[in-house]
Amino acid sequence: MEGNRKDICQEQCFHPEVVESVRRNMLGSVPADELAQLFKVLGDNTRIRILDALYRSELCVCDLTALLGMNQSAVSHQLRVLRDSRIVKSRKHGKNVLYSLDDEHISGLVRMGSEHVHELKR
Amino acid sequence: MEGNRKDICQEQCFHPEVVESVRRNMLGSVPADELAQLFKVLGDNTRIRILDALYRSELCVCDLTALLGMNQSAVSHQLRVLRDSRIVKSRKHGKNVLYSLDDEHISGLVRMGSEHVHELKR
DNA sequence: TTTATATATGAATACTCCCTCACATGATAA
DNA sequence: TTATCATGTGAGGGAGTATTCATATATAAA
Repeated sequence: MEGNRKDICQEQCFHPEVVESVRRNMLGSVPADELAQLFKVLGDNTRIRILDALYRSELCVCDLTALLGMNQSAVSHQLRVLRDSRIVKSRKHGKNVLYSLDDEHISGLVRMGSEHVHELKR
Repeated sequence: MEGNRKDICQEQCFHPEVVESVRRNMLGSVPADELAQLFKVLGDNTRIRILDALYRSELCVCDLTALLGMNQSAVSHQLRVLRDSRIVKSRKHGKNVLYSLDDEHISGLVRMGSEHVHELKR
């Protein structure tokens, strides 16, 4: 039924030849998943604020908790998500754990995203 | 109780003076929300594949449905999300509706995100 | 050792959201 | 008009996830 529908589409759609051309070049399922996963991690208010803060300075969990004005446990949970995605890295310093951005692409993404958001305001 | 905790943090944390400096410069709550919202929209496998396809060519819903191999309704729902975020735009052409990317920042974001994902593979 | 501080984590709850189904809308053709 | 095709959309199920609470771990100080 669905295959049928696709066949119908390929015969009657507006750009059947373009569809084939795009199909040959588009992202595979795995790269698309990885990319979506990256953006999904960036797509949370708490994590964006963490990254914005870390963009300005290396900080410990306690600093971040104070800056965000939220539960320390919540901050730790989100730091774990960011660590697992290799977006931030950490190092121990006495009782503290200091976090920082792990990759220059991330600040680039945040910067470009900000430009886009700003653009929409015009 | 929470305010108490914050006060403790600001007195005993590793970098209390840095915290104040970061606090003065970090993103406000509203810009952080807008930025997170943008990344949230990009953080979905279906929407990423739609954007990747549209990056290569303007396409109608039927084309996208065939390319993604999924329900037309699902594609329309995601196109609505992308339209509402002004990431794609549409124009009617007879019975078809043709979609395309609305902003050059988006392809930049996808490109930079891909670089990051690729980097992690090394 | 005991105590206090900093961080991490498992469980539970509440919330969000993607997909499917069914149907509505809009446009073309007969 | 009626029939058909392309697209849009509301409702509902099910999966995923952000936060809170309670607690565990680890380090340092007493």
